[in-house]
This record gives sequence, C-alpha cells and structure tokens, in this order.
Amino acid sequence: MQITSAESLIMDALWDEGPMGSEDLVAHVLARQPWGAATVKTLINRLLKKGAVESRRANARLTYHPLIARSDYVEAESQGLLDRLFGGQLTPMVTHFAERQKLNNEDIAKLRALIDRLEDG
Amino acid sequence: MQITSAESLIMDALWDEGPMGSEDLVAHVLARQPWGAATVKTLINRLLKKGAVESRRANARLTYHPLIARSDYVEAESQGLLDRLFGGQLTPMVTHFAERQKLNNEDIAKLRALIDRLEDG
DNA sequence: GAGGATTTATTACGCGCGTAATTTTTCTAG
DNA sequence: CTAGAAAAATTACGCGCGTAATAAATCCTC
Repeated sequence: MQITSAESLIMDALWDEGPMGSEDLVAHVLARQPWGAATVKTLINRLLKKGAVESRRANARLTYHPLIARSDYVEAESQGLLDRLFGGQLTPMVTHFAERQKLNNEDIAKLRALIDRLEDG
Repeated sequence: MQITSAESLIMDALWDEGPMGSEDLVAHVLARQPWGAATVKTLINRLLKKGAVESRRANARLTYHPLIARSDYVEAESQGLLDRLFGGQLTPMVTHFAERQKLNNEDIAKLRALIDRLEDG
C-alpha cells in the first residue's frame, strides 16, 4: 500500500489528532498546507480506496480512521532509504550525518545516552 | 535537480565505475536491472537534460560523466526523510530502528565506536 | 561517397500524482 | 415532503515517471 507524500500529510493529521470528520480533517491539513479544501477531499478518498483509512458513519456523518500505524509507515519509508542509499546499514547513515556536520554536541550526547540504554537493556 | 529512483540507478553505475560510454553504461545497469536497453538510454537522456550528467565526445563516441556528487544526492535524500519523518532529528530515527529490533549487538558496538570518535575529534 | 550498421536523439504511451471542480447524495429546516 | 445546504463521490487535467519504440545522425567498409 503505497502512500504518497501528499497523502502522508492527511495521515499525519489522523495520527496526531486521532479519528475525525472531514471538516476537522480538512481544517487540520489546511492549517499546515496551502491547498484547496477539494484537494484534501481527493486525498482522503484516495486513502480510502487504498485501504489506508476507513470511514465509519457516526451519527449521520463520516469519521475517518487510520488503518495503518504511523510506525509501520515510518518503518517502510526509512528502511527503504537505508537500503537504497546505505546498503541497509545504519552506521554508514549516522556516519554520513556526522561527516556533513549535522551532529552538534547535543546530538552526540543524545546518541550516546541512547546507546548506553541499548547496551543496558 | 530532482533525480528519480530509476534515474538514480544510472547514477549509481557512473558513481561506482566512473565515466563511461553508453554501451558500458547500459551493460552495467542491465546487469542489475531487468530493463530494456532503450529504457536505460531514455534515463541517460533525461539525466543529460536535467544537468545531472554531461556527455563528452571522446574519439568519436560519447562518454557520460556524472555532474553531481553521490554524497550530495545522498544528503538531499536522507535529509528529506529525516525532516519528513523524524522532525529533522537523528536520535529519534536511531531510536526507531532500535525499537524495531533492527540493531544487533554488532550494530550497537559500531555506533558506540563511531560516537567515541566523534567525541574525540 | 553510398549503404548498411551503430550510436544518439526524438517521440510515444499509460499510469499515478498533485491539484482541483463538478456532480450526486444526504441531511436539515420549514 | 420539499428545497436549499452541506457532505461525499466522481470526474478532470497536466505533468513527470517508468517503460520503450522509432527516427535521425554518425561512422565504418567497400
């Protein structure tokens, strides 16, 4: 089930705020995205067709519920990138960011703390 | 300059093996991709048009040279993912992989070694 | 230098995506 | 129950992508 980048912004709203009706969903998305309301409706319908979202009729209006977990989406996307660009290995990716000066001291400290926890647990 | 995933396989060949003529380039790509030769030609021409590759005439035949660095491509792709999915923060991404049991002891050791180097340098 | 072979460039085509307008259905007020 | 409003579904449309075939240009060989 392929979710495109535009569609993922709809999913983001549902993941962040939970199930909601189309009025709220449109409002949440438009607060962050310079689209027309009709565009959001189209994306909702594509997600319905793809089975990423379902609609339940609650007191005469539809409520949209995400059917896939954000973590599954994140997993698929990030694993894909890791495989395509870093041979599936995380260390080369972290190395890449380190080389690009994307890691300041605080980042490094956080990573160290994370690794300490991983070694403990 | 947007490089699509199909196009990136052409770039991969040029990045791995260096500049080469179309016959070699087609051969390298087809060794890894179940495409027709014409498809590879199309992708080469799109990369030419996009300015990601240039052709130089060397003794009557064209040689294709990458004009962008692999590290720049990797940078753009991975930064994009990090921004879209992890708020631009590397630690949540590593945490994600840790939670998904994608990190074995060797991975953790490698990360620790990397971080030790980062703290030293 | 003409004709076939090979290399390079142009054109093709269906599909999904980003963007939306329009039509149909459903609801609510009188 | 009907008419207007609101919500939901359908249709639209240009563009780039994946996939390729065809046309044009160039190069050898005779």
